[in-house]
Amino acid sequence: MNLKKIAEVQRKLSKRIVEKPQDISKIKTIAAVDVSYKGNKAKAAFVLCSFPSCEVLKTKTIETEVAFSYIPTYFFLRETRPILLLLKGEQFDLLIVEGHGKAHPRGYGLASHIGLLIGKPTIGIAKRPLPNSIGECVKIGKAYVSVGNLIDLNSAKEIVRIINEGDYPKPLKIADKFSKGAGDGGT
DNA sequence: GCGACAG
DNA sequence: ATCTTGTCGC
Repeated sequence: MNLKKIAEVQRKLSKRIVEKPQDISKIKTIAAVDVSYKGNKAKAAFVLCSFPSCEVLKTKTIETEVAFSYIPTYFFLRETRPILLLLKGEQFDLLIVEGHGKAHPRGYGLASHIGLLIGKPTIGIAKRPLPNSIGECVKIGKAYVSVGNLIDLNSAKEIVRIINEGDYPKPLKIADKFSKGAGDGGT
């Protein structure tokens, strides 16, 4: 594959991202997704939480074959498929993705891509910033927050502050736990 | 070849 | 992300 071509696709799709304030009072549920790996298998975990109370309403996991290796700034190639399959049929008002959104060298990370595909407000959360990013990124606790789609940075910050548990968003912590061990979800 | 950057 | 001993820090 030609990474140059893919980079161009990212730049082009980034123009379709919509940044706008979100009415926090209308958000009733927030979902989070995270993926772990063992050998050639990817295990994706979905966690649904109430908002702003952040009580766990549902958890679920699926396993898929790994189709792409990890390449910095092309991370979306690796996790888009597992996440889309995982979200199939699920309902939620806003999604949090483990990985950058706009805080990316081409302004289009995994959270941006997922957000564009599902057409729902999406926030990107990462543990470390990416060099040469052209998009804004704000650190809240240990989480680097950026816009995914259909939300602006201020609204994203407001939401993350509410669901933060210690130094990281609670839904993501739980998704991380389930994607690794902790049975197979099914709450 | 060297350096290095989400997960 | 995952593999992995001992070590440092809150």
